Amino acid sequence: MEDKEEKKISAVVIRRLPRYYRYLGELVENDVQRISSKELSEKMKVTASQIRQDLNNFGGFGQQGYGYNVKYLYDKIGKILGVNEPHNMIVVGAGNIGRAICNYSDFSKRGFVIKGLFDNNKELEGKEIAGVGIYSTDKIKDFIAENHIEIVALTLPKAAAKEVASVVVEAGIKAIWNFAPVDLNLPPDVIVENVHLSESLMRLSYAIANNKE
Amino acid sequence: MEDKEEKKISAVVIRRLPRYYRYLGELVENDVQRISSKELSEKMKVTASQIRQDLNNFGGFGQQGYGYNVKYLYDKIGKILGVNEPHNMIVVGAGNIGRAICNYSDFSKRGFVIKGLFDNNKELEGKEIAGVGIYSTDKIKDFIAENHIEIVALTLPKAAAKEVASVVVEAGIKAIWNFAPVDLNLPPDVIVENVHLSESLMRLSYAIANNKE
DNA sequence: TAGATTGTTAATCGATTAACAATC
DNA sequence: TAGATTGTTAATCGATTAACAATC
Repeated sequence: MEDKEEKKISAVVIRRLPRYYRYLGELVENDVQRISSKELSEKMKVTASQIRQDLNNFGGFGQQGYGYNVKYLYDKIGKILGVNEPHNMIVVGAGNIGRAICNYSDFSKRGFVIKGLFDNNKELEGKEIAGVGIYSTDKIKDFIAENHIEIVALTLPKAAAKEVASVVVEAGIKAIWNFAPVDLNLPPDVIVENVHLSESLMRLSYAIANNKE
Repeated sequence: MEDKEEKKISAVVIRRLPRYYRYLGELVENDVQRISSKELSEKMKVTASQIRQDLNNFGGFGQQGYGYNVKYLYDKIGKILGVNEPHNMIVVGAGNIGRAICNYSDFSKRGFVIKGLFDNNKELEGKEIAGVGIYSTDKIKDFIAENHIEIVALTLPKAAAKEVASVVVEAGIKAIWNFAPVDLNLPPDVIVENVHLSESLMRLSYAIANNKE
């Protein structure tokens, strides 16, 4: 239907978008009306050039001589990020991380609504965590269809994560939030956002080991 | 004492190191003796050139005509990453994520030992989670000194995270694992590894919103 | 030795920064 | 209008890929 987008926006730009959104959100909270790329660049410790280049990937949101209207820009970036409308998600794996995600209320504030938690442990079935019902893993496919699920968080051991990934992709899921320490090799139209905590920790230990200069 | 390192290794290379380590670990488990950059590149879906370039930042680990000895390379990268020796850490903030980290045993397997969990809630003091003792936040400084803590994980709301960050930096901490949705502006010799789950989720919702091609 | 594959230099590609004309 | 700041083009910088001589 739409065909406006011409050139693909690079992944590094997209990675920076949520950070802009966070800073702009704070400015909105503080009732700041306008900001220039220069001011924002100082706050965020990036160059003003980069901010202007990044934003101009999506259109001219500013005004010469004035800068950017904070609320307007905030809403625009929110729309680009898709946080202007709610997204239903499920969590698969009721271990520590899975339960932590269900308990973490900040996501739902941003419109990410957890509709169910799935686990193979039959004992958990029928219970709930932070108001999220727990279901058996074999019900995933139907549940996805019936509840308009868009995002699946995988908080399972790696072998199980791979299996569940292919099941939910068959069910039409295009967005996977993967906490398992494994690369899910899925079709290119399925987007995987990895949260590899062990790798994150290793970068810290690298830094400790090499900070002796 | 040491002065061997000449040119600084770029951050993008370091980000890739834990992933190499993970793949090599799996090869070790499967008793694979040797691997060429070409074979590894096919597994990891990167170019062989990149692998060779990356590794050569740290020295020649391979052998012409043969490739790389898997176990040797695995150990070398482990050493570079600093996972050859244990690192003591504490977690500050006994909320969902803090508790999940304490419960997650994989870290200790890799030598990251959680020595304590800190929280302002006096009710929790003296209790423990997964064998990790809970202490009052005012004891942090002494605890760091007495227990040779190297890494501090911050799993607190953003204002508290900022406060605790400056306290632990005063106590000499050089590595912070930050889960709070805020940029901790700390001296350049302090390394911060951010885990911003909300930003990660927003990249997924971006992908959903822009996957209609 | 011949074949294979590294280590490394050179070429390409993409991302960042600088500069400035357009314009509010 | 004059001053400010964007949007955008051009210059620079760094990262990736290609190519190949060195060598096991």
